[in-house]
Amino acid sequence: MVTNVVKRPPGRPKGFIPDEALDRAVEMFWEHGFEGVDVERIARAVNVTKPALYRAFGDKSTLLLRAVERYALIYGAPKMAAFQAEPDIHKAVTTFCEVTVNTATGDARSGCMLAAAALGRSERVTEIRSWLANGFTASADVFAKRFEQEVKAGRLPRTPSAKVRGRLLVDLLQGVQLRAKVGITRKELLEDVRSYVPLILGERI
Amino acid sequence: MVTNVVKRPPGRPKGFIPDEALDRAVEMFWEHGFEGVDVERIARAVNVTKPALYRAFGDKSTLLLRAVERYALIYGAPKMAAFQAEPDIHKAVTTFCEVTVNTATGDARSGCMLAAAALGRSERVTEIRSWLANGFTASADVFAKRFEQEVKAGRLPRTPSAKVRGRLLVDLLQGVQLRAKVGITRKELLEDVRSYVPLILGERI
DNA sequence: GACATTAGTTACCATTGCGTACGAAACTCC
DNA sequence: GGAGTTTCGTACGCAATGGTAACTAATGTC
Repeated sequence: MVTNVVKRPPGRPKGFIPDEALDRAVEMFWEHGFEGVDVERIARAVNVTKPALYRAFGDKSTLLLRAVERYALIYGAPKMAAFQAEPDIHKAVTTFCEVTVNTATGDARSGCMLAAAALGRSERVTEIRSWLANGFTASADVFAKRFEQEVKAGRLPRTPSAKVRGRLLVDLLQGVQLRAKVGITRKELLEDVRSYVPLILGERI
Repeated sequence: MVTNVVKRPPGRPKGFIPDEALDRAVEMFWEHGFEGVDVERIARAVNVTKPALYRAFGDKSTLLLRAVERYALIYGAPKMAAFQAEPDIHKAVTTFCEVTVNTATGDARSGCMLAAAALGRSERVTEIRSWLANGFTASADVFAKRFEQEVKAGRLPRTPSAKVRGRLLVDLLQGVQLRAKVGITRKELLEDVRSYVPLILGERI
Protein backbone atom coordinates (compact mmCIF):
# COMPACT_ATOMS: atom_id res chain seq x y z
CA MET A 1 0.00 0.00 0.00
CA VAL A 2 1.41 3.34 -1.03
CA THR A 3 0.96 6.22 1.33
CA ASN A 4 0.83 9.86 0.40
CA VAL A 5 2.41 10.89 3.64
CA VAL A 6 5.64 12.67 2.88
CA LYS A 7 8.45 11.76 5.16
CA ARG A 8 9.74 15.07 6.39
CA PRO A 9 13.38 15.44 7.26
CA PRO A 10 14.39 16.43 10.77
CA GLY A 11 15.10 20.01 11.66
CA ARG A 12 13.31 23.23 11.03
CA PRO A 13 11.71 23.30 7.59
CA LYS A 14 12.81 25.84 5.00
CA GLY A 15 10.97 29.11 5.08
CA PHE A 16 10.99 29.38 1.31
CA ILE A 17 10.98 27.14 -1.73
CA PRO A 18 14.39 27.09 -3.38
CA ASP A 19 12.96 26.89 -6.88
CA GLU A 20 10.83 29.92 -6.20
CA ALA A 21 13.86 31.81 -5.03
CA LEU A 22 15.57 30.79 -8.25
CA ASP A 23 12.61 32.06 -10.24
CA ARG A 24 12.99 35.46 -8.63
CA ALA A 25 16.74 35.31 -9.18
CA VAL A 26 16.18 34.51 -12.85
CA GLU A 27 13.91 37.51 -13.26
CA MET A 28 16.33 39.86 -11.59
CA PHE A 29 19.57 38.67 -13.16
CA TRP A 30 17.77 38.71 -16.48
CA GLU A 31 16.75 42.31 -16.18
CA HIS A 32 19.63 43.79 -14.24
CA GLY A 33 22.58 41.49 -14.83
CA PHE A 34 24.80 39.86 -12.25
CA GLU A 35 26.31 43.00 -10.77
CA GLY A 36 23.02 44.83 -10.95
CA VAL A 37 21.32 42.59 -8.44
CA ASP A 38 22.12 42.29 -4.77
CA VAL A 39 21.26 39.18 -2.86
CA GLU A 40 19.30 41.28 -0.39
CA ARG A 41 16.75 42.15 -3.07
CA ILE A 42 16.26 38.57 -4.14
CA ALA A 43 15.82 37.66 -0.50
CA ARG A 44 13.15 40.31 -0.03
CA ALA A 45 11.35 39.07 -3.12
CA VAL A 46 11.13 35.63 -1.53
CA ASN A 47 10.15 36.99 1.89
CA VAL A 48 13.22 35.72 3.57
CA THR A 49 16.45 37.23 4.76
CA LYS A 50 19.80 37.20 3.09
CA PRO A 51 21.56 34.59 5.24
CA ALA A 52 18.82 32.12 4.42
CA LEU A 53 19.73 32.36 0.75
CA TYR A 54 23.42 32.11 1.52
CA ARG A 55 22.79 28.95 3.52
CA ALA A 56 20.79 27.47 0.66
CA PHE A 57 23.00 28.43 -2.26
CA GLY A 58 26.44 29.20 -0.93
CA ASP A 59 27.25 32.47 -2.61
CA LYS A 60 26.03 34.87 -5.25
CA SER A 61 27.95 33.26 -8.10
CA THR A 62 26.41 29.90 -7.39
CA LEU A 63 23.04 31.56 -7.25
CA LEU A 64 23.61 32.87 -10.76
CA LEU A 65 24.71 29.46 -11.95
CA ARG A 66 21.61 27.82 -10.50
CA ALA A 67 19.45 30.59 -11.94
CA VAL A 68 20.86 29.94 -15.38
CA GLU A 69 20.10 26.25 -15.02
CA ARG A 70 16.64 27.11 -13.83
CA TYR A 71 16.18 29.40 -16.82
CA ALA A 72 17.11 26.60 -19.17
CA LEU A 73 14.60 24.35 -17.46
CA ILE A 74 11.72 26.82 -17.34
CA TYR A 75 12.18 28.79 -20.54
CA GLY A 76 14.57 26.87 -22.75
CA ALA A 77 13.31 23.32 -22.46
CA PRO A 78 9.61 23.99 -23.15
CA LYS A 79 10.45 26.12 -26.15
CA MET A 80 12.64 23.35 -27.47
CA ALA A 81 10.01 20.71 -26.78
CA ALA A 82 7.40 22.72 -28.64
CA PHE A 83 9.76 23.03 -31.56
CA GLN A 84 10.24 19.28 -31.64
CA ALA A 85 6.56 18.56 -31.26
CA GLU A 86 5.37 20.80 -34.08
CA PRO A 87 5.24 18.71 -37.27
CA ASP A 88 5.21 21.66 -39.66
CA ILE A 89 8.80 22.88 -39.77
CA HIS A 90 7.84 26.33 -40.98
CA LYS A 91 5.49 26.73 -38.08
CA ALA A 92 7.95 25.20 -35.64
CA VAL A 93 10.64 27.73 -36.48
CA THR A 94 8.23 30.62 -36.63
CA THR A 95 6.76 29.85 -33.24
CA PHE A 96 10.17 29.41 -31.70
CA CYS A 97 11.21 32.81 -32.95
CA GLU A 98 8.01 34.49 -31.91
CA VAL A 99 8.11 33.08 -28.41
CA THR A 100 11.69 34.22 -28.08
CA VAL A 101 10.80 37.73 -29.16
CA ASN A 102 7.83 37.84 -26.84
CA THR A 103 9.80 36.81 -23.79
CA ALA A 104 12.59 39.19 -24.75
CA THR A 105 10.22 42.14 -24.87
CA GLY A 106 8.31 41.54 -21.66
CA ASP A 107 7.41 44.35 -19.30
CA ALA A 108 9.67 43.35 -16.44
CA ARG A 109 12.42 41.56 -18.33
CA SER A 110 13.97 42.48 -21.61
CA GLY A 111 16.68 40.93 -23.71
CA CYS A 112 18.22 37.57 -23.04
CA MET A 113 18.89 36.02 -19.66
CA LEU A 114 21.79 34.03 -21.04
CA ALA A 115 23.47 37.11 -22.45
CA ALA A 116 23.09 38.80 -19.09
CA ALA A 117 24.70 35.81 -17.42
CA ALA A 118 27.49 35.64 -19.98
CA LEU A 119 28.43 39.28 -19.48
CA GLY A 120 28.36 39.15 -15.70
CA ARG A 121 31.61 38.93 -13.82
CA SER A 122 30.84 36.35 -11.17
CA GLU A 123 33.56 34.20 -9.62
CA ARG A 124 32.27 31.27 -11.60
CA VAL A 125 32.24 33.18 -14.84
CA THR A 126 34.40 30.64 -16.64
CA GLU A 127 32.18 27.81 -15.59
CA ILE A 128 29.06 29.68 -16.59
CA ARG A 129 30.39 30.70 -19.95
CA SER A 130 31.44 27.21 -20.92
CA TRP A 131 28.04 25.98 -19.76
CA LEU A 132 26.48 28.55 -22.07
CA ALA A 133 28.79 27.65 -24.92
CA ASN A 134 27.65 24.06 -24.61
CA GLY A 135 24.07 25.20 -24.48
CA PHE A 136 24.33 27.26 -27.63
CA THR A 137 26.05 24.46 -29.47
CA ALA A 138 23.57 21.88 -28.23
CA SER A 139 20.60 24.02 -29.27
CA ALA A 140 22.07 24.53 -32.71
CA ASP A 141 22.59 20.80 -32.97
CA VAL A 142 19.00 20.05 -32.03
CA PHE A 143 17.82 22.43 -34.71
CA ALA A 144 20.25 20.94 -37.19
CA LYS A 145 19.07 17.40 -36.52
CA ARG A 146 15.51 18.41 -37.16
CA PHE A 147 16.44 20.23 -40.35
CA GLU A 148 18.33 17.15 -41.43
CA GLN A 149 15.19 15.06 -41.00
CA GLU A 150 13.13 17.53 -42.95
CA VAL A 151 15.61 17.51 -45.79
CA LYS A 152 15.67 13.72 -45.84
CA ALA A 153 11.89 13.72 -45.97
CA GLY A 154 12.03 16.05 -48.92
CA ARG A 155 10.19 18.80 -47.14
CA LEU A 156 13.10 21.21 -47.23
CA PRO A 157 15.70 22.08 -49.88
CA ARG A 158 19.12 20.58 -49.32
CA THR A 159 20.81 23.93 -48.89
CA PRO A 160 21.87 25.60 -46.74
CA SER A 161 23.24 22.72 -44.74
CA ALA A 162 21.39 21.63 -41.63
CA LYS A 163 24.33 22.63 -39.47
CA VAL A 164 24.46 26.13 -40.88
CA ARG A 165 20.72 26.50 -40.52
CA GLY A 166 20.94 25.52 -36.86
CA ARG A 167 23.64 27.98 -35.98
CA LEU A 168 21.98 30.65 -38.02
CA LEU A 169 18.86 30.33 -35.95
CA VAL A 170 20.76 30.55 -32.70
CA ASP A 171 22.85 33.54 -33.72
CA LEU A 172 19.97 35.38 -35.24
CA LEU A 173 17.88 35.21 -32.13
CA GLN A 174 20.69 36.48 -29.98
CA GLY A 175 20.88 39.56 -32.13
CA VAL A 176 17.16 40.03 -31.96
CA GLN A 177 17.22 39.73 -28.20
CA LEU A 178 19.94 42.32 -27.88
CA ARG A 179 17.91 44.67 -29.99
CA ALA A 180 15.02 44.00 -27.67
CA LYS A 181 17.25 45.04 -24.79
CA VAL A 182 18.04 48.38 -26.35
CA GLY A 183 14.38 49.10 -26.86
CA ILE A 184 13.39 48.01 -30.34
CA THR A 185 9.70 47.21 -30.17
CA ARG A 186 8.14 43.80 -30.10
CA LYS A 187 6.14 44.59 -33.20
CA GLU A 188 9.21 45.39 -35.22
CA LEU A 189 11.17 42.40 -33.99
CA LEU A 190 8.30 40.07 -34.75
CA GLU A 191 8.22 41.34 -38.30
CA ASP A 192 11.93 40.80 -38.55
CA VAL A 193 11.99 37.24 -37.32
CA ARG A 194 9.09 36.32 -39.56
CA SER A 195 11.00 37.55 -42.54
CA TYR A 196 14.03 35.57 -41.41
CA VAL A 197 12.22 32.25 -41.32
CA PRO A 198 12.17 31.57 -45.07
CA LEU A 199 15.88 32.34 -45.19
CA ILE A 200 16.65 29.85 -42.49
CA LEU A 201 14.56 27.24 -44.20
CA GLY A 202 16.21 27.98 -47.53
CA GLU A 203 12.94 28.53 -49.31
CA ARG A 204 13.13 29.99 -52.79
CA ILE A 205 11.04 33.06 -53.05
CA MET B 1 50.28 82.93 -43.94
CA VAL B 2 49.32 79.93 -41.95
CA THR B 3 51.39 79.09 -38.92
CA ASN B 4 51.79 75.70 -37.40
CA VAL B 5 52.01 77.14 -33.91
CA VAL B 6 49.15 75.76 -31.87
CA LYS B 7 47.48 78.32 -29.69
CA ARG B 8 47.46 76.67 -26.30
CA PRO B 9 44.66 77.46 -23.91
CA PRO B 10 45.49 79.06 -20.58
CA GLY B 11 45.99 77.00 -17.47
CA ARG B 12 47.91 73.84 -16.74
CA PRO B 13 47.90 71.43 -19.65
CA LYS B 14 46.25 68.05 -19.27
CA GLY B 15 48.48 65.30 -18.00
CA PHE B 16 46.80 62.77 -20.25
CA ILE B 17 45.10 62.67 -23.61
CA PRO B 18 41.34 62.28 -23.20
CA ASP B 19 41.03 60.09 -26.28
CA GLU B 20 43.68 57.79 -24.93
CA ALA B 21 41.82 57.52 -21.69
CA LEU B 22 38.73 56.66 -23.69
CA ASP B 23 40.65 53.99 -25.55
CA ARG B 24 41.56 52.37 -22.25
CA ALA B 25 37.97 52.77 -21.07
CA VAL B 26 36.72 51.10 -24.24
CA GLU B 27 39.01 48.14 -23.70
CA MET B 28 37.97 47.70 -20.10
CA PHE B 29 34.25 48.21 -20.45
CA TRP B 30 34.37 45.91 -23.43
CA GLU B 31 35.97 43.09 -21.50
CA HIS B 32 34.50 43.57 -18.04
CA GLY B 33 31.28 45.49 -18.54
CA PHE B 34 30.21 48.68 -16.80
CA GLU B 35 30.03 47.36 -13.27
CA GLY B 36 33.13 45.28 -13.73
CA VAL B 37 35.38 48.29 -14.15
CA ASP B 38 36.27 50.83 -11.54
CA VAL B 39 37.39 54.27 -12.50
CA GLU B 40 40.54 53.83 -10.47
CA ARG B 41 41.75 51.12 -12.84
CA ILE B 42 41.15 53.20 -15.93
CA ALA B 43 43.00 56.03 -14.25
CA ARG B 44 45.98 53.80 -13.51
CA ALA B 45 46.03 52.65 -17.11
CA VAL B 46 46.42 56.26 -18.21
CA ASN B 47 48.97 57.07 -15.52
CA VAL B 48 46.79 59.55 -13.78
CA THR B 49 44.69 59.62 -10.64
CA LYS B 50 40.97 59.15 -10.34
CA PRO B 51 39.94 62.75 -9.72
CA ALA B 52 41.65 63.78 -12.95
CA LEU B 53 39.28 61.53 -14.86
CA TYR B 54 36.33 62.79 -12.90
CA ARG B 55 37.31 66.34 -13.75
CA ALA B 56 37.54 65.46 -17.43
CA PHE B 57 34.44 63.32 -17.82
CA GLY B 58 32.09 64.07 -14.96
CA ASP B 59 31.15 60.64 -13.78
CA LYS B 60 31.43 56.98 -14.62
CA SER B 61 28.23 56.84 -16.66
CA THR B 62 29.39 59.65 -18.88
CA LEU B 63 32.68 57.89 -19.27
CA LEU B 64 30.84 54.85 -20.57
CA LEU B 65 28.80 56.98 -22.94
CA ARG B 66 31.91 58.63 -24.32
CA ALA B 67 33.62 55.26 -24.56
CA VAL B 68 30.76 53.92 -26.63
CA GLU B 69 31.00 56.90 -28.95
CA ARG B 70 34.73 56.39 -29.17
CA TYR B 71 34.18 52.73 -29.96
CA ALA B 72 31.88 53.65 -32.81
CA LEU B 73 34.50 56.02 -34.14
CA ILE B 74 37.48 53.70 -33.84
CA TYR B 75 35.98 50.33 -34.59
CA GLY B 76 32.58 50.89 -36.17
CA ALA B 77 33.28 53.63 -38.66
CA PRO B 78 36.35 52.12 -40.35
CA LYS B 79 34.63 48.76 -40.70
CA MET B 80 31.67 50.48 -42.29
CA ALA B 81 33.87 52.55 -44.56
CA ALA B 82 35.70 49.45 -45.75
CA PHE B 83 32.37 47.82 -46.47
CA GLN B 84 31.32 50.76 -48.58
CA ALA B 85 34.63 50.97 -50.38
CA GLU B 86 34.80 47.32 -51.42
CA PRO B 87 33.19 47.01 -54.86
CA ASP B 88 32.63 43.25 -54.69
CA ILE B 89 29.61 42.80 -52.47
CA HIS B 90 30.46 39.23 -51.59
CA LYS B 91 33.87 40.28 -50.44
CA ALA B 92 32.52 43.35 -48.67
CA VAL B 93 30.17 41.29 -46.53
CA THR B 94 32.70 38.55 -45.92
CA THR B 95 35.37 40.97 -44.78
CA PHE B 96 32.94 42.80 -42.53
CA CYS B 97 32.01 39.55 -40.86
CA GLU B 98 35.57 38.34 -40.55
CA VAL B 99 36.79 41.57 -39.03
CA THR B 100 33.95 41.46 -36.56
CA VAL B 101 34.81 37.92 -35.54
CA ASN B 102 38.46 38.75 -35.22
CA THR B 103 37.89 41.72 -32.96
CA ALA B 104 35.39 39.72 -30.94
CA THR B 105 37.90 36.97 -30.27
CA GLY B 106 40.89 39.07 -29.33
CA ASP B 107 43.16 38.15 -26.45
CA ALA B 108 42.28 41.01 -24.16
CA ARG B 109 38.73 41.71 -25.28
CA SER B 110 36.07 39.27 -26.25
CA GLY B 111 32.50 39.63 -27.40
CA CYS B 112 30.88 42.91 -28.30
CA MET B 113 31.56 46.26 -26.69
CA LEU B 114 28.07 47.46 -27.54
CA ALA B 115 26.45 44.48 -25.88
CA ALA B 116 28.53 45.11 -22.79
CA ALA B 117 27.36 48.72 -22.76
CA ALA B 118 23.74 47.75 -23.34
CA LEU B 119 23.70 45.35 -20.41
CA GLY B 120 25.42 47.68 -17.98
CA ARG B 121 23.35 49.55 -15.46
CA SER B 122 24.78 53.03 -15.59
CA GLU B 123 22.72 56.08 -14.65
CA ARG B 124 22.52 56.99 -18.30
CA VAL B 125 21.43 53.51 -19.33
CA THR B 126 18.34 54.78 -21.10
CA GLU B 127 20.31 57.28 -23.09
CA ILE B 128 22.93 54.71 -24.00
CA ARG B 129 20.41 52.09 -25.04
CA SER B 130 18.51 54.41 -27.32
CA TRP B 131 21.81 55.52 -28.79
CA LEU B 132 22.61 51.88 -29.48
CA ALA B 133 19.16 51.24 -30.90
CA ASN B 134 19.73 54.04 -33.36
CA GLY B 135 23.14 52.66 -34.16
CA PHE B 136 21.86 49.19 -34.91
CA THR B 137 19.08 50.55 -37.08
CA ALA B 138 21.41 52.91 -38.88
CA SER B 139 23.91 50.15 -39.60
CA ALA B 140 21.21 47.90 -40.94
CA ASP B 141 20.04 50.75 -43.15
CA VAL B 142 23.50 51.32 -44.55
CA PHE B 143 23.75 47.66 -45.41
CA ALA B 144 20.28 47.72 -46.90
CA LYS B 145 21.07 50.67 -49.09
CA ARG B 146 24.10 48.95 -50.47
CA PHE B 147 22.17 45.74 -51.10
CA GLU B 148 19.53 47.79 -52.85
CA GLN B 149 22.16 49.19 -55.21
CA GLU B 150 23.54 45.75 -55.91
CA VAL B 151 20.10 44.45 -56.72
CA LYS B 152 19.41 47.39 -59.02
CA ALA B 153 22.70 46.72 -60.75
CA GLY B 154 21.67 43.13 -61.26
CA ARG B 155 24.52 41.75 -59.21
CA LEU B 156 22.28 40.28 -56.54
CA PRO B 157 18.97 38.41 -56.66
CA ARG B 158 15.94 40.46 -55.70
CA THR B 159 15.16 38.38 -52.65
CA PRO B 160 15.41 38.55 -49.74
CA SER B 161 14.61 42.23 -49.55
CA ALA B 162 17.44 44.65 -48.94
CA LYS B 163 15.94 45.64 -45.61
CA VAL B 164 15.76 42.07 -44.39
CA ARG B 165 19.30 41.42 -45.55
CA GLY B 166 20.55 44.43 -43.62
CA ARG B 167 18.92 43.45 -40.36
CA LEU B 168 19.94 39.88 -40.82
CA LEU B 169 23.56 40.89 -41.00
CA VAL B 170 23.32 42.99 -37.87
CA ASP B 171 21.50 40.37 -35.84
CA LEU B 172 23.68 37.55 -37.01
CA LEU B 173 26.87 39.23 -35.95
CA GLN B 174 25.51 39.99 -32.51
CA GLY B 175 24.87 36.31 -32.01
CA VAL B 176 28.32 35.44 -33.24
CA GLN B 177 29.87 37.95 -30.90
CA LEU B 178 28.01 36.56 -27.93
CA ARG B 179 29.26 33.13 -28.80
CA ALA B 180 32.72 34.60 -28.93
CA LYS B 181 32.19 35.88 -25.42
CA VAL B 182 31.34 32.46 -24.08
CA GLY B 183 34.46 31.00 -25.59
CA ILE B 184 33.63 29.59 -29.00
CA THR B 185 36.85 29.72 -30.98
CA ARG B 186 37.71 32.20 -33.68
CA LYS B 187 38.24 29.37 -36.15
CA GLU B 188 34.76 28.03 -35.65
CA LEU B 189 33.11 31.42 -35.79
CA LEU B 190 34.95 32.33 -38.96
CA GLU B 191 33.67 29.17 -40.59
CA ASP B 192 30.18 30.03 -39.44
CA VAL B 193 30.11 33.57 -40.76
CA ARG B 194 31.57 32.47 -44.07
CA SER B 195 28.77 30.02 -44.49
CA TYR B 196 26.26 32.73 -43.60
CA VAL B 197 27.37 35.08 -46.34
CA PRO B 198 25.66 33.35 -49.29
CA LEU B 199 22.48 33.26 -47.26
CA ILE B 200 22.56 36.97 -46.65
CA LEU B 201 23.25 37.62 -50.28
CA GLY B 202 20.45 35.32 -51.31
CA GLU B 203 22.63 33.24 -53.57
CA ARG B 204 21.18 30.03 -54.89
CA ILE B 205 23.42 27.14 -54.20
C1' DG C 1 56.54 88.73 -11.27
C1' DA C 2 51.59 88.74 -9.88
C1' DC C 3 47.09 87.05 -11.47
C1' DA C 4 43.85 84.15 -13.62
C1' DT C 5 42.95 79.70 -15.14
C1' DT C 6 43.06 74.94 -15.56
C1' DA C 7 44.68 70.37 -14.01
C1' DG C 8 46.57 67.01 -10.82
C1' DT C 9 47.17 64.76 -6.20
C1' DT C 10 46.48 63.30 -1.50
C1' DA C 11 43.32 62.21 1.67
C1' DC C 12 38.94 61.42 2.76
C1' DC C 13 33.74 60.35 3.12
C1' DA C 14 29.66 57.72 2.38
C1' DT C 15 27.48 54.02 0.52
C1' DT C 16 26.85 49.72 -1.00
C1' DG C 17 26.90 45.05 -0.92
C1' DC C 18 29.07 40.36 0.03
C1' DG C 19 29.42 37.25 3.45
C1' DT C 20 29.19 35.50 8.51
C1' DA C 21 28.73 34.74 13.69
C1' DC C 22 25.53 33.63 16.91
C1' DG C 23 21.57 32.84 19.46
C1' DA C 24 16.55 31.76 18.85
C1' DA C 25 13.02 28.95 16.57
C1' DA C 26 10.85 24.87 14.44
C1' DC C 27 10.68 20.29 13.65
C1' DT C 28 11.69 14.78 14.10
C1' DC C 29 12.76 10.99 16.82
C1' DC C 30 12.87 8.50 20.98
C1' DG D 1 9.58 16.35 27.09
C1' DG D 2 14.47 16.15 26.02
C1' DA D 3 18.09 15.40 22.48
C1' DG D 4 19.50 16.18 18.01
C1' DT D 5 19.13 18.66 13.74
C1' DT D 6 18.29 22.15 10.48
C1' DT D 7 16.93 26.80 9.48
C1' DC D 8 15.86 31.66 10.51
C1' DG D 9 16.72 36.52 11.59
C1' DT D 10 19.47 40.22 13.85
C1' DA D 11 23.44 42.38 13.81
C1' DC D 12 27.81 43.00 12.26
C1' DG D 13 32.57 42.99 9.83
C1' DC D 14 34.74 44.51 6.08
C1' DA D 15 36.33 45.45 1.46
C1' DA D 16 35.39 47.86 -2.69
C1' DT D 17 34.23 51.81 -4.97
C1' DG D 18 31.84 56.16 -6.64
C1' DG D 19 32.60 60.67 -5.76
C1' DT D 20 34.56 65.08 -3.48
C1' DA D 21 37.19 68.75 -0.77
C1' DA D 22 41.24 71.24 -0.35
C1' DC D 23 45.48 72.10 -1.55
C1' DT D 24 49.36 72.13 -4.95
C1' DA D 25 51.40 72.47 -9.67
C1' DA D 26 51.78 74.21 -14.29
C1' DT D 27 50.82 77.29 -17.80
C1' DG D 28 49.32 81.93 -20.50
C1' DT D 29 48.67 86.99 -19.93
C1' DC D 30 49.62 91.58 -18.63
